[in-house]
This record gives sequence, structure tokens and C-alpha cells, in this order.
Amino acid sequence: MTVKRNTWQREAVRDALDSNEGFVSAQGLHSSLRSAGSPIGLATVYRALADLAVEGEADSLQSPEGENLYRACTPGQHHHHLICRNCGLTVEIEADAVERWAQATASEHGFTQANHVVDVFGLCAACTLLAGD
Amino acid sequence: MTVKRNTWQREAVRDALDSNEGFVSAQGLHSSLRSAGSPIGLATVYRALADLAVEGEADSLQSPEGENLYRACTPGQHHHHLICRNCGLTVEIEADAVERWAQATASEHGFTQANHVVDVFGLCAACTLLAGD
DNA sequence: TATGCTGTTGATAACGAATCTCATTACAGC
DNA sequence: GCTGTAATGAGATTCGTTATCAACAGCATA
Repeated sequence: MTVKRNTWQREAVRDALDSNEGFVSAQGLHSSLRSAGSPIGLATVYRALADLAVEGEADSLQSPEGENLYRACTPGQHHHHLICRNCGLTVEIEADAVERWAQATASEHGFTQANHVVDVFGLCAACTLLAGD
Repeated sequence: MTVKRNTWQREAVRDALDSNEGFVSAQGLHSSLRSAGSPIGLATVYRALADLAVEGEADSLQSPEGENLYRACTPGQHHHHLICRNCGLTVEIEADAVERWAQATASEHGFTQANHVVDVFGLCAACTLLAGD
């Protein structure tokens, strides 16, 4: 039985995530930490983020460019995101209806172990005004 | 004005896409073509697929592993997919409900110009049996 | 507090997908 | 056929991510 240890590195990653508004890439988070004086290693940041995502302390999603982005979230909740494609502002949205729909659709076609990708990208109110001119 | 030329390579990629049930990666399509005797190059397959996607002759999506997957589709239709993460079998699903939900949620939070990513990954019936024991 | 076991770290190598380079090839119009 | 130029493709390159592995450090115990 493996025992998980607490290290300052994990804490640093957790803190950095918490103090961030939107989604961040592992590399971005790493360079923030480094430029803040932390000697933390890149591999460690990747590992910490992956762990946090598994434990449900962080949400992760793929950017359209293929990067994995992470964001702190309240544990234990499954939710989706409404993301401003201009400024990155993110709103957590609950979607029980979509949840049920995904499950139902999957089993309707004989699929099992279904998970789903549901994210909405748009322009937030502020960016809509700016872009509106 | 650049004139687009027809080459057997583009045709080969289009055919290979058409004769395929589900989503395929560029690399996968390339190695299929190669093992079928075609000397087509990898870069060409990438280019052809990107072109097809732009022209609306192919759907593209990101797999959870970060690969870009492609699939022939009937142009002009907006639909979502139920994809077997093992064998790539794909079922096109209509989701008016989800469509409306996405729009409603977006405008509810002041977001405009919303588009959405909705894909369901799972194991198809056949692959569920294989993976069963 | 010292000791030992073992989970964790981090520099770097390795990997894989995708793109770029550029000399060569071959389509399309004449 | 010729010619201009878009397209090709082998290989190099970029970039995000993961694997390697020796050194380190958390945590339980003596």
C-alpha cells in the first residue's frame, strides 16, 4: 500500500492553481512558479497537476491547440465550463440534463463506460461589448 | 489566385476516409495507405486531411489523448458523435436538446457567439464484450 | 534524535504528433 | 510537348508530455 506524502511542491502547485482565475497550462504554471522564485521542476508540475485532476481537485480540458489546461475546482463535483475564447473567463456550469442525456444516448447505442466532453466557448459580456464597437 | 490541383494522393486520402466507419488519425490513415501499397507521404496526408476539414468534407475532433481524428461527413450538417475509444466506431447523434441547452446557458451568463464541443466517448457493445473479463 | 524504508523529485533523454523545409515531381493550361 | 507553379515527400524541427534513474526527503519507528 502506497502512502502519499505531502511535499511543498504539491502545495505550491495547488496554491498556484487556486490563485488563478482561469485555465492554465502545465508549462505556464511551471514558468509562473519559476519566475516567482520556486526551483520546482517541470516534471513535478505535470505530475502534481495530473494527480490533482485525478483526485478531483482540478478540472482539466484540452485547448483547441491540443494543450492540457488545468483549473482549481471544488472537489467532488462534476461540471462543465463556459469559457470566453477571448479573455479566458470561465464559468462553471452544472448540467444534470446533459449528464443524463449523455448517459442515455450512450447506453441507447450499446455503449458503456461513457464519459463526455462538453464545453461551451463564446464571448463573455465584456468581450462582446469590446468586440462590438 | 491559386488553382487547386487534383492529385491521386488527395483522392487516396478522400477514399480512405470514405471507406472508414469511424474516426481515424492522420498517422493511422497514413499507415493504412502505406500497408495497402501506396507510397503516399505522411505530410501529404496531414495536408489533405486539413484541407478536407476546411472544405467541410470531413469532421475533425480531438481524441482524449490529444490526437486529431478525422472522419468523412455529409457537408453542412451540425451533429455530434458517440465514439468507441477502443475501435473508433462512430455513431452520429442528433442533439437538439443539447443544442438548445448550450445556447440557453451561454446567453444566461451573458455570453454570445457560443459554439460548443459535445462528444461522448465510450466502449461500443462489441468492445465491451471483448474487454469484459 | 537517529535510522531506514520508500515515495518523490528533477535534469535530461525519449517520445509522439504535427509542422516546416526545400529540392523534386507532376498537374493544368497553353 | 512545354512551361509555370502547386503539390509532394523525406527528413529535420518544434512542442507538449512522459519515462528514466540517481539523489533526495517525508514519515514511521527505535
